[in-house]
Amino acid sequence: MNIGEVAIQTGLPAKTIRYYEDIALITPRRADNGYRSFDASDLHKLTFLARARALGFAIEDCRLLLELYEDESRASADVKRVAQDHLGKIEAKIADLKAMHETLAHLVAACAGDDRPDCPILNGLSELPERTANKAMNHLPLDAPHSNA
Amino acid sequence: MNIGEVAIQTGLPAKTIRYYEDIALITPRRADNGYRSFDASDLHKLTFLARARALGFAIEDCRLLLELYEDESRASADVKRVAQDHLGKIEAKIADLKAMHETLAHLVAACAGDDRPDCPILNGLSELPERTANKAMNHLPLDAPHSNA
DNA sequence: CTTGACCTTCCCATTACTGGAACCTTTATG
DNA sequence: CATAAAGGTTCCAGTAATGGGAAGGTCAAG
Repeated sequence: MNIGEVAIQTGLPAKTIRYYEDIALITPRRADNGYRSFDASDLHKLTFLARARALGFAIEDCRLLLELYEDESRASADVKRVAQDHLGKIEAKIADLKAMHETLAHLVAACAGDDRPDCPILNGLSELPERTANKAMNHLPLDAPHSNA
Repeated sequence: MNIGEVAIQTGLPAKTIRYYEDIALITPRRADNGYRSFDASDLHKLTFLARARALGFAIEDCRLLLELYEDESRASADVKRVAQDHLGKIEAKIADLKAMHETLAHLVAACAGDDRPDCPILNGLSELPERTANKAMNHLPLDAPHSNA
């Protein structure tokens, strides 16, 4: 099976599939013409990866999950721990986003949105906040870049 | 005022402040020794930027907001539109994350998490989902990279 | 034979920084 | 006064996970 067909089957862009081979998540064999030739196992792995990515797992988590998936003697506890960790991160992000949303929604609601320059949003961004929730005002820029290592 | 003190005042890392100068968000003057010398206006702008970033605005949105902030003849409608756009993106991300969370939480709950290999999480990632919510299973990898352009 | 649809590799761009090297300036101390 | 520590400077590279596009090989059809 060529990469185009695999892309269709898995929903992953061909570019992404090549990248996954690059970082050794999959190792499809090569046909004589140099084309990648994907078998059922490759397809399963890619499907697995696509699902794990869709659930927001980082690539390295996916790698780990894939290893566990292939390891018949795994302990489900290991899988569960990875998943629970990730669940925790998702919850943290949701909390951050909700805090941002609340603060911003207040500002937006207070803004007339007309042709006059007076703007509570800009005021809120320049003045020190008064009664708006801003626990998320520490810099956690939407996706907590390196804070979780 | 030197960069270190500004870093303390604004809560922004010195590296970030230099970066903001690099991309022309601020243009502090230079002292004779080559050090950046920040005045009150620079400090205000950086504080503004820090707050806008904390609310999740992208750098280019921050640039725009900063321009509006400095423009005495702005229309608050312009500001409001930017903020509302962003609010929409935040809502979309929250929705994605919630969908992920729901799916993953179900799987985690079903996993024994012991030393046996049997694992509903891995099963859920490999088999085609049955009754789990997966509207977010299209690939929106947590932060919707290029989908909003 | 050529067109077009595939496939290949390779390199650059993205976002918003962070880390580190190599080097200069200022300040504090023995 | 010498020196070391604590600041500052620039520049280069790396991050996560792709996406875009160039330059070129391969294959099936007309």
